[in-house]
This record gives sequence, structure tokens and C-alpha cells, in this order.
Amino acid sequence: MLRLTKQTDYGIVLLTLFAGGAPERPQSANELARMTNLPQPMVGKILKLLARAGLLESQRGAHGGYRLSREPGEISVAEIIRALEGPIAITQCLESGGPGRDCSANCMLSPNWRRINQALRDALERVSLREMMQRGAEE
Amino acid sequence: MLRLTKQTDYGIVLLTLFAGGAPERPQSANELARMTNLPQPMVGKILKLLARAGLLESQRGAHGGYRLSREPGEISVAEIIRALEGPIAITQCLESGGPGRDCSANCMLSPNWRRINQALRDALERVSLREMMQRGAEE
DNA sequence: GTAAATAGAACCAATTTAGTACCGAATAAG
DNA sequence: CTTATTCGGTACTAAATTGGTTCTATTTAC
Repeated sequence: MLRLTKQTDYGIVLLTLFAGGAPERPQSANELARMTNLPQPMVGKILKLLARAGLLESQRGAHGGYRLSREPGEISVAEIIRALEGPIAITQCLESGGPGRDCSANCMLSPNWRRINQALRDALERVSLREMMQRGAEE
Repeated sequence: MLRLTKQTDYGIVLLTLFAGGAPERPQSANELARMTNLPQPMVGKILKLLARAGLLESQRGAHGGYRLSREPGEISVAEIIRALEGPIAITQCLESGGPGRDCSANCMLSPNWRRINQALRDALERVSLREMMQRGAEE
């Protein structure tokens, strides 16, 4: 309920590994699966999505793999979530464009939903991958 | 993905109906189901949850029903969501107390999650049921 | 050419959510 | 006191979503 999916969860973990390692050498899905103990095909799938969204650059072929396309400080948590679960909105339909959708009942319920969605997006936009890496550094 | 459930969606709609009607006369699950065209058993279930959470007061027996336990201005969207889907947190485990849980990998990933969760909660806390009723009043 | 790797789609299993059914307890009306 | 109404609670089934796998095609190093 209102939670991130495991995919996204995994995705963030994987990205922090990139952010920690050597930036130039590409890392393969296989390597990363071993490092994290996550199922290899799942890791592959997630990396593909991240690459498609432009957060990772991919290198095919032998000794290929993925690397970050930008500095960790330049990647926001919001972008990661968008890459792995689509637009960030606690309520849909108002955001997702056209009329004629099978909006649920509160569709036009109020501009307050828009404010709420925006607050969530802002909070996620403000935190970068670099910041997410600083683990345990109790505020 | 990151969405409210239909239950919550319905719940908010139902509560706005209470907030609009006469505050003293209780309304039955049946009435409300007819008014909204939502499945009657579903409406009953949701109202029960809202009553258990203290947002509605119930009156059993013939001519019984539910009424708001507080003014619409005193009920926040956050409370409604908590009543219908539990604690508000985009990521779990850090919030849900004790160690030793089967936290997913990013469990101790950073205090930034706490900040994000808090921002979401704050946004939801700041909007009252009364405000949600003002439909279409484009900012 | 062959092995290592990603790209992409299709697919099945597990979990979560949506919705239903049933029975018991309270209350009001006659 | 009996009956109809309405909530309280649990258990259950069906639908949708998510988690995870498999397979084929394409790219590249050697």
C-alpha cells in the first residue's frame, strides 16, 4: 500500500553499486547479480529499464555491461522511480492526460490532489543517488 | 505503482458525501452505495474500517447508519489513508520498528528515506476533508 | 566463428487488491 | 417480545498486479 515495488528497491541498490565502483569499466548484469545475491534475470531486466530511461549506458558484446550515464549527484531518486514504475503520482488520471479515461470517482475531486502529488515529486527530486549512498549517517 | 488503492479512493468519495449532507441524520451503507453506484458490500466494508479508525460514528439497528465523528475541517487526508491502508510510507521497515525484520536490501540505505516519507506525510496531513470537497475550483 | 553480453518480448507464478458471503449482535418499531 | 434493519467481524473467491523466468535476436571482443 503506497509502497515502492521490489523492482525499484533493487534498482536503487544496483545504482548505488555503480556509484561506488570505478566509473569507467562497465559492469555486467551477471557481476551485479553475484554482488547483490539478487536473481540474475531480475537484475538484467532492471538494468535494461534503467538503460532505456537513460540512467545507464550500455555496452553490448563480450566484456560489455553498463555504466552510469551521469554523476551520482546528478541523478535524482525521482528519476529512478520514474524509470522503473512510471509517472510519480499517488492518484492518477488528472496527471495522465486526456479525458475519457475510466477515472475512478475522485478524478475531478480537487486541485488538492495535484498539490499532494507535486509535494511528493519535489521530495523525491531533491534527493540524489549520491545522497542515498551515505548509509547510516544518522542525520 | 505508488498509487492509492480503490478502497481508499472510494473512502474519500464516501466521506465527502458525509461532509456535504446533514450532519445529524446517520446514513446507511445502503444509501451511500445507491448514491455512489459502488458495490454495496464494498461500501459496507469501507465504512466499517473508517468507523473502526474513529473517523465515523456508527449507530446500529433500524434507521441506523454512520455519521462523521468530527468536522470535515478536522479530518486530514492522511488520517483517511492511514485508516484504509495503514501507515503512510513509501518505504517500509525503517518506520515499522524493530530490527530483525526481513527488510529488503535498501533497508538501512539512508536517512533520506525518512525525509522523503515525512515529506509525503506532511503533504497529506496538510489537506483536510473540507478542502477535498472543493471540486474543480482550479487554483 | 564463437563466446559473452545486452535488447526485447512473451510468459508463468506469487502476491496483493477487489469484491462477496455469511453469521452474529445491537437497536428501533410495532 | 418479535421482527426488520443495520452494523461488526471473519472468511472466502476472483481479478489485477508484481515478481521472476525463458527464449530469441543482436552486438562485439577475441
